[in-house]
Amino acid sequence: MDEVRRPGRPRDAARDDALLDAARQVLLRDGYAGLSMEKVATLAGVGKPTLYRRWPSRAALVADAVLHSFLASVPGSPAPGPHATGSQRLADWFRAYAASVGDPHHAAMVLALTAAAAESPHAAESLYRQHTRGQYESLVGHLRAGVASGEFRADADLEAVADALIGSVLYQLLTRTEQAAPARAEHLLQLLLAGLRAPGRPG
Amino acid sequence: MDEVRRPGRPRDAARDDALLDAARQVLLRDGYAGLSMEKVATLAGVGKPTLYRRWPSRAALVADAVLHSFLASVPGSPAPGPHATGSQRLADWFRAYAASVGDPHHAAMVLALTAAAAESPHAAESLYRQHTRGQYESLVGHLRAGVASGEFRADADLEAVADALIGSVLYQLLTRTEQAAPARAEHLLQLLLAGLRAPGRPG
DNA sequence: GCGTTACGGAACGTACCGTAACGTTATTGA
DNA sequence: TCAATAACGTTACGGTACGTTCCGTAACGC
Repeated sequence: MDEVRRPGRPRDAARDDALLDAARQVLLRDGYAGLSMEKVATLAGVGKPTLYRRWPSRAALVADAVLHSFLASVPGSPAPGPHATGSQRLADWFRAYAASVGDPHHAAMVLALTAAAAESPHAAESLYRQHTRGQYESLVGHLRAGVASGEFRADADLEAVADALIGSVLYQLLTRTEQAAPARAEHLLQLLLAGLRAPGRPG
Repeated sequence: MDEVRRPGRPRDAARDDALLDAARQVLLRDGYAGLSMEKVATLAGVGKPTLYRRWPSRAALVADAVLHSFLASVPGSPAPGPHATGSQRLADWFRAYAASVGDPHHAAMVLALTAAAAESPHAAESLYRQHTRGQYESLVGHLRAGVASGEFRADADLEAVADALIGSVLYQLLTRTEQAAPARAEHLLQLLLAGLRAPGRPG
């Protein structure tokens, strides 16, 4: 996994950062529709070929910009204690996730990634899924821990739960201008937990 | 509500249909990103000004194209019997919804609408919400019927349930190339029903 | 030095945008 | 019958962004 030393002048990492920052700035202000490659390059003070040398398309650029800002910050956010129960870990994760999307910066990033994935069905798999896999798997991990400890039913479809949690936040983001109400997220959480608990075990 | 007879040559309704059909055709083949106004006009055998006379933007055209094909077909699809319970009505509705999105034609329409809403935050409210309100309200209606009959808890946040059901389908659509597994939809349904039922009432 | 690659800048042809100007056609109303 | 009006198809327009290709220069390894 060593860095392969290529001949010639090495790429300037500062340019990567400048371009990614510019992309995020444009996304926050004008959304995915308002992001053009020229605008990003100009804002970053960088030539167009330099931009295209790094990312072959708008979707690829956006995906990286989102990945390096928002997504990396969520997975283990509240760092649940090692002795936390499955339901506690699940609740901590989901509350942190819902809250982070309440931040307009993060909301803009999620919307941009959604736009990139939705506008071209062929890219959906390679974009959206690949870049949200980290969150998804950490969520499923918390759920699995609950099953392993006997707190959750063994026959539960954990991915269905994960889809519902993440999907509901996404749907609220797409349909509501007001911020997604934390109360609603909490309610959904309790509802799913009630259905998840193993029979004969108290809440 | 009479049709106001304006002077001059009336618009040809056949052109509307041709344009909407062409738009759907392009969306299915190339997605939202591949839809240009020129392509739609050419495919419909219609001049560009004729297209712009009817829809001022790509998003508006797509919204109408989607609305007149897919959305109108869902709301009362299986036509639940008048004596059906809330959970039966809910299950019927959701199964029909999940199945309809399994159809590539419908999936393409939902993705297109999602792309239009996500790419420009300012348009999200007027686009996505307005055009999916019918489905959303009919779903919440089924839930309310369950509450009214005492089958569901009175303190349930029905919109949270609706967001989770619709959102999970949307999220699967965005992340999975394979068709959303009906089994997963069924599992989520049962999970939510378990949490919804009023205490002291058997499933 | 020499080969290779990165960089900013400029220019390229293409595609699509949204609008305007035609002449033609269809409908209303005097 | 005949003007007025508006929807049509066609063509053309200026503008923007696309993605690529050069240029000359800069930074590295050999």
